[in-house]
Amino acid sequence: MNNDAVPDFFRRLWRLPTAPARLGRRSTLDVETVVASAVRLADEGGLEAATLPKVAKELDVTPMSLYRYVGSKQELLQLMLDAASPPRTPAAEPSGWREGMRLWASDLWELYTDRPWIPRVPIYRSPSGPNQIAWLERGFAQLADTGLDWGDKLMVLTLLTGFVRHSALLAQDLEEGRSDHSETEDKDGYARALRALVTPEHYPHTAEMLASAALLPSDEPAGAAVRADFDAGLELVLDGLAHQLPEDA
Amino acid sequence: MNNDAVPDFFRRLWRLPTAPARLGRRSTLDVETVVASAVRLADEGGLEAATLPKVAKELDVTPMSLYRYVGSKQELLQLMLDAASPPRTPAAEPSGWREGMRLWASDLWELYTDRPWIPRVPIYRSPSGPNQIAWLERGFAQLADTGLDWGDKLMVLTLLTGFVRHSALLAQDLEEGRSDHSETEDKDGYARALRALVTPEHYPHTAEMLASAALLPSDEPAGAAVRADFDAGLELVLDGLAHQLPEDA
DNA sequence: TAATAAACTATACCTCATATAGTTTAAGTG
DNA sequence: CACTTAAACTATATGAGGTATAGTTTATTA
Repeated sequence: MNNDAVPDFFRRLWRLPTAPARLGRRSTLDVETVVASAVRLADEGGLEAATLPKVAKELDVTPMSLYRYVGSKQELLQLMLDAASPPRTPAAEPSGWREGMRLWASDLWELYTDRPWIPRVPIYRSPSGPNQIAWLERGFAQLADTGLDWGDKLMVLTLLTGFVRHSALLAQDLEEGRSDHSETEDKDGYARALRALVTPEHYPHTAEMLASAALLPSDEPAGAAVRADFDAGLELVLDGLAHQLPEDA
Repeated sequence: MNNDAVPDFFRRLWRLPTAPARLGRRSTLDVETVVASAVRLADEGGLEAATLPKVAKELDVTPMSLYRYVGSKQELLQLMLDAASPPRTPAAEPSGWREGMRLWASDLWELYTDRPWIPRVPIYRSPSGPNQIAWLERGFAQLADTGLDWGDKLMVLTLLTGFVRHSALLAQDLEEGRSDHSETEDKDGYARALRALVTPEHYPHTAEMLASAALLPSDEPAGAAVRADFDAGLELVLDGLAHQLPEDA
């Protein structure tokens, strides 16, 4: 079953064709279908809605039978992550590395916005699926003319990936006031409580920041503020990158 | 029970003294003890070892009784996160914002190295506990002389936090070959499989990178390589920050 | 037609988080 | 000193989830 020394997980992740069984029943499903169903559930109800029993019910099958197609729940999550991350090709060819990276990161942000559960999938291994590699590839392509060595390119892409992921999670946090919180005054109560607890004696800078209302500007939507922060952070990173390049390109 | 309009969660997070009960049984535990026990379990067995039943057993108590001290499992995780993140005060006062931020990020990295479960705690709200705020405060302090406005300072700290967190997770991934993987040849098999699947036709840049062995340098410990990447990324961000400052400081 | 093995089902186990309904225990009150 | 009251804790149960183990069905090949 472990042909060519390729681990089973990789065979499923890359949808490698399996030698058609010479014997036994024909399968009613395939990895593709199972993963697609799980992704649909996550799209509709978040990560916690993508459980084996629920996928099984959707596919009219017993939960246990899914183990013919995925090795474990964790593996299913990895498969979902890759399957739900199709590469996006920019409409116009970017004019340079800077615009290229900007677009790349911005597309990643959109992916995380469209499927908020993706950044919530716990990271347990380096990107290794076809789609994740495709994102990596696109990033490398944009960095091709920078003269960086592979280690630096990889470092830059890792850095940006983490940044986008983290920003997206933060945006989610701020946007929804946590729907499952009963009290109506929670969102406001939290802000007030924080201001009361963060005293100038113990936290002088933070207290001043809270007083200056840089946080929680209730007049504009929280999402927009986070997006602005995202753009600013991106430019900062790109500035740093520009600074490290052998020469300006 | 919700005195002063401070939500219960905040009262527990900040260990606000509760008015001593005029009536009823005396409590055998307190938030501090419960959280400390959960943290100990996570330190020893990772996040998944910190379950309510296990904490209860450690404290010789029924699982349900823990709900007198924490509102939910999710809340317990937030309490653990804050309790396990004591601020670290640098030995010597840093000489400028750049060294200050470098030390700050580096200390955060060490925290995540000492307690690998911390970056695995799902993020559901902005930092709001005393220790998390203390980290924030220290960051603000280092940025005090930069002339940035609050929004930019916050953005920088958010960016760096995400970067450290992400890097730490990546380091964990690479360091351990996943202990629960049965096959001995897994780590090597994965690398070989990836090289076989990432073909120059579909992924020209990535294939070249894999061929150049920038990834998975088996001669040096993976942890060291990630740490080097972390340091490099940090300098990049600091370069970007320097570039955005009104004038050099 | 029988052997074989793959795909699927049935059942069961264990662990969790948590709701609901008690029960114990202390402090105040008459 | 009973006696109420309410807080802290226990008992029990529910339902969900992941997954091991042991069948059962179904197609292919001999």
